[in-house]
Amino acid sequence: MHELFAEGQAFRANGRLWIEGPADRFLGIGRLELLEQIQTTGSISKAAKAMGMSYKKAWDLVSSMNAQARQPLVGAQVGGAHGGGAALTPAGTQAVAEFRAMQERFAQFLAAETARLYQ
Amino acid sequence: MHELFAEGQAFRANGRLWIEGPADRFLGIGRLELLEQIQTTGSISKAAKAMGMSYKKAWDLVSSMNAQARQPLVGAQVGGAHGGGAALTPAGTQAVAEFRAMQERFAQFLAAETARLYQ
DNA sequence: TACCGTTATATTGTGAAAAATATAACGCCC
DNA sequence: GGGCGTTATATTTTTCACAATATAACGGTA
Repeated sequence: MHELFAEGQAFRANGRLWIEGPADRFLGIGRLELLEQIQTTGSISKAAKAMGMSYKKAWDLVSSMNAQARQPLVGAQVGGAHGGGAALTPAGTQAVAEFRAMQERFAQFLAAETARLYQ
Repeated sequence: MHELFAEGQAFRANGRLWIEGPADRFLGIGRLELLEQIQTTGSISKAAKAMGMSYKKAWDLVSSMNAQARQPLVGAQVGGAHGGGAALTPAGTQAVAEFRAMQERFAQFLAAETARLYQ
């Protein structure tokens, strides 16, 4: 296929991968990174800030994930020591691990397809 | 991972796959379907109508693809018998075949990942 | 020659998604 | 008790991609 490309250009296969339920997206790369930031920072608002995302957007994403999962992925506390906070539940930790692995398999797929472009 | 989902729901892996160059997207599923419609209908405007897309959008996509490829993927004629028309070049036909195959490999990947969700 | 359907291109209108803003409630800590 | 930072939620504003519209040129054909 490389004979189709303009010469000397760096073309590559790229894409997006997600898990969707009957009504809505369940997990994608953005939601995954948000979960990881919540894991790191202990708060939805700090996670949102770290991702350059509005708090409302982050909260809506968390709400969507929690609503679709059998057990919530994120637990939150209002008020208290430093105003409250959020953390991953065991289900959330498991979801992060398994979906991160899925993303890595996808990265392998994309690398193989990119290599095939130049065969 | 299925133990994370709300019971009895139909979750599945889904995604999008494309080929990108240094500046812009080169081929995606929408561009592929547009090329196939041009192949079928012999015109950019008919292809756009068949896809529920504005002519300008379709023309911009064709222009982007032609600009990035070593040889144009679509050839167009202005004026003449029925006002003109468009057709795939040999390079365009090859691009459709190869990228369609790439999409099918991606569909296989998605099916395998969906199956894995319920392992 | 006038007409037609198309390519080619610019400009304007529009609607949906996202950000920004606002407000309330909560519970620890000084 | 008052302040603080957070969650939770609604409303307003902004942005941006896309559609819609407009216009010109082209070259067969009747």
